Amino acid sequence: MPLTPHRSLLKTMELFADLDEASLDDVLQAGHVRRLPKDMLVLAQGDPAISCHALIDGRIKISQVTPDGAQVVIRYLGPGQMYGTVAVLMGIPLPADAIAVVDSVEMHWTAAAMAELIERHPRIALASNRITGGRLVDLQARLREIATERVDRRLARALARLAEQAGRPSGDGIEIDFPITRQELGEMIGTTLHTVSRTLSAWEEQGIVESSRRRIVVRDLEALTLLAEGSASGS
Amino acid sequence: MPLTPHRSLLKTMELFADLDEASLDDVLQAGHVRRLPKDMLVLAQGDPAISCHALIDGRIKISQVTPDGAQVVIRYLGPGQMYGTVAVLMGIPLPADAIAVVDSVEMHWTAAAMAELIERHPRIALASNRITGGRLVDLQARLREIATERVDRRLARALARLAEQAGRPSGDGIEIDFPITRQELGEMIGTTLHTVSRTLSAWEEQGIVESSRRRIVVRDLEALTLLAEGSASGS
DNA sequence: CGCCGGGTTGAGCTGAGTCAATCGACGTGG
DNA sequence: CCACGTCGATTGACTCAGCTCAACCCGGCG
Repeated sequence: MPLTPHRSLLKTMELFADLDEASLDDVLQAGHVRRLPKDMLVLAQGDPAISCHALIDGRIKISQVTPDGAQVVIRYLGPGQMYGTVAVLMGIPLPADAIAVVDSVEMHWTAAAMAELIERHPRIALASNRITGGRLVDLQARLREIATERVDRRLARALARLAEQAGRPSGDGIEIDFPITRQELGEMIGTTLHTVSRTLSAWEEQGIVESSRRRIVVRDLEALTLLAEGSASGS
Repeated sequence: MPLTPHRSLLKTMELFADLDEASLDDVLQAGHVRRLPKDMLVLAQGDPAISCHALIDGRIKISQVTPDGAQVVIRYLGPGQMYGTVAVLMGIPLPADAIAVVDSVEMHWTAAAMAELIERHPRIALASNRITGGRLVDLQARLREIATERVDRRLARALARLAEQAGRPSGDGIEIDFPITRQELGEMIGTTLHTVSRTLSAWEEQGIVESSRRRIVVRDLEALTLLAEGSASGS
């Protein structure tokens, strides 16, 4: 993780994917690289949105706090994904917290710099549209799931998604490559850590997953997907 | 509702809000006006997205069907709001159905025409970003609500929102200006029509709402808002 | 006049939340 | 290197919000 990244790095980001080399250099010039130590609160819900961020390495958790203190995890993101951008483009306060869950490296731009970049490279605006649209569609799907499906199915789906997005092959399965607690899992799917723990224990007996403190290995992704999609229970 | 609307109409639409007169005429030229009879399925989930739509008059319901047949109402929209746009910009199949819940009038553009308009008037792309971003933020809030709050509170919130967005003053309260069933209310907040019916009955006793077949009048918006925001129950 | 779509209401069940006790693994400081 | 404190996980017992099943009502329309 070099502190002066190459433009090829930006190419992996959807927002800049369709820019030519010169434009990428322009974007690179305008941004700053920074280390984010584990547990750092990178963006705080309610603060004015004054910067756009792109994760280069590591893992960031985006979560909201409800007025009465309950947490909801909106999403986890990995290298190449951007955050804090929507609020900047809209000129509204940040709708959520962003926290580094492992030591990470990011690139960031001031709101003004990003505005200029968009001015100079209008394709960025189109890409932004695509990205936001994609997230909108995802969120609609999640809304549908949480409104209609049982906890165990939602958990299965969440784990399958995590395995796909943040999975590292690990001997006898796919390991989620960052530490995650039962609590956080619960906050992702709208349930309590207790229910998550119970469900996970049951699945562990069936050899579908394996877990320990802050660590989860998916042993049988197929079974998990079946639980997520399958119509009925699965005694 | 004339079939050849004036450009001032477009000005009320966020997507075109910051265009000058000439540009508005250009947009107007490129579009088509159409009547939508009540119950018409305007867009069908899964179909390719080949057009952008703007509602001029009436009311449209956007809803998804889950694989196993359950419905989820994503949102209702009124005059000035656009739909079907995100999928076009992203080149993906339509993620939801759009149904006219009353006789309506819309304007629509082919995907190609819209692409040209954006080319000629780049501000549209920025506005689109803002709109999509706004919806994203809204959806996140809804996700949080549905994941953490009780049914009665969610219902209170949904009704308050409807009263605000689609309320028509009516003698002794605010009437939702389009027909809506208990079933649909349930699909908006992720519950069954039975629970909605019971809750509504209780509120009717307390004089907070008044309802009959497909018709709802909010009599005491303040009490409703209190139920939505207030910390505890409300014996 | 009879049908049908929407609404109401009761009875009972159960998934999942709450409360509570216990355990085990880290990490830290003495 | 060990003892202790803390944070996360597990598990049991109990409770209850809200779902399911079911019967019935009402009003508009053909």
